Amino acid sequence: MASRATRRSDCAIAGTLDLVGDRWSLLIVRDLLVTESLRYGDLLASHESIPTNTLADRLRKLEDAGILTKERYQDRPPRFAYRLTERGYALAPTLDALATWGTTHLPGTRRLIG
Amino acid sequence: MASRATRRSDCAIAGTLDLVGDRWSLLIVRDLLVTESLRYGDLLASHESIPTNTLADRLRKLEDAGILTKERYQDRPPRFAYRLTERGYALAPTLDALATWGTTHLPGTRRLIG
DNA sequence: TACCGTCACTTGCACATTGCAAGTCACTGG
DNA sequence: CCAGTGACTTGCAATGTGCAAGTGACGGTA
Repeated sequence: MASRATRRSDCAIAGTLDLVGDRWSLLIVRDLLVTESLRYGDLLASHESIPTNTLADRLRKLEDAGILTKERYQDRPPRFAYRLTERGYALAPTLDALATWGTTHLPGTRRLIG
Repeated sequence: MASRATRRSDCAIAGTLDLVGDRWSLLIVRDLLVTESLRYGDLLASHESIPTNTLADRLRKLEDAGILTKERYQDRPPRFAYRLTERGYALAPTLDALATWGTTHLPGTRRLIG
């Protein structure tokens, strides 16, 4: 699981943001809340179009953080699916709060989860 | 207020993350939830030690986004205080959810708000 | 057997952002 | 006149991001 080596402070919010506080991580979590199990290509095709190297990097970090798991669901040819762990599902209230703020304060946005 | 020029998608979560989805913005909001009105130096002194140029940049962007306001509370010498707008206070549930996740899943972290 | 396509990434490289340190400028109090 | 405080700005090296192209395992078709 995560090396929690470099935490900025003992604040729970800061600690959480160290793991998911960037433009992409929570969108990956969002996609996996909507669709339980997704492959690399599915996540790439999500409509915000994350760069492929950034996606690979975020998946590694989220896996390290114990937020999602990568499972080989087929051997020949090797195929993988990503899904949230319990820790990952526990981020749902955060995503929900972000979605509520967005739909309330950003005209033209829609709630895709919940 | 904000130029909402470059939004990645119509997803409310993505839109919100475009405004506050980085390592520092929500910590500034956190500090202003805890202490209603803060000056530049107070925010700099917060224990995660944000770099001064990054702080200045984030304050500008959060002000542009209508999340906080800068008020000159004294003229000679000029002194400024930052405080959340209604939009800013509306982020409280998000911060609360992040704090809950952190205290639950990151040993050694504490809830500083709520 | 040769070739094409798919999946799941990796690599290269230009450009943008971050973090640290130092500098600036208005003003005040001694 | 001069040190000190508040609120930033500037310079610059290091790190991170985004786009495009490449790679390697495999399977399907001819």
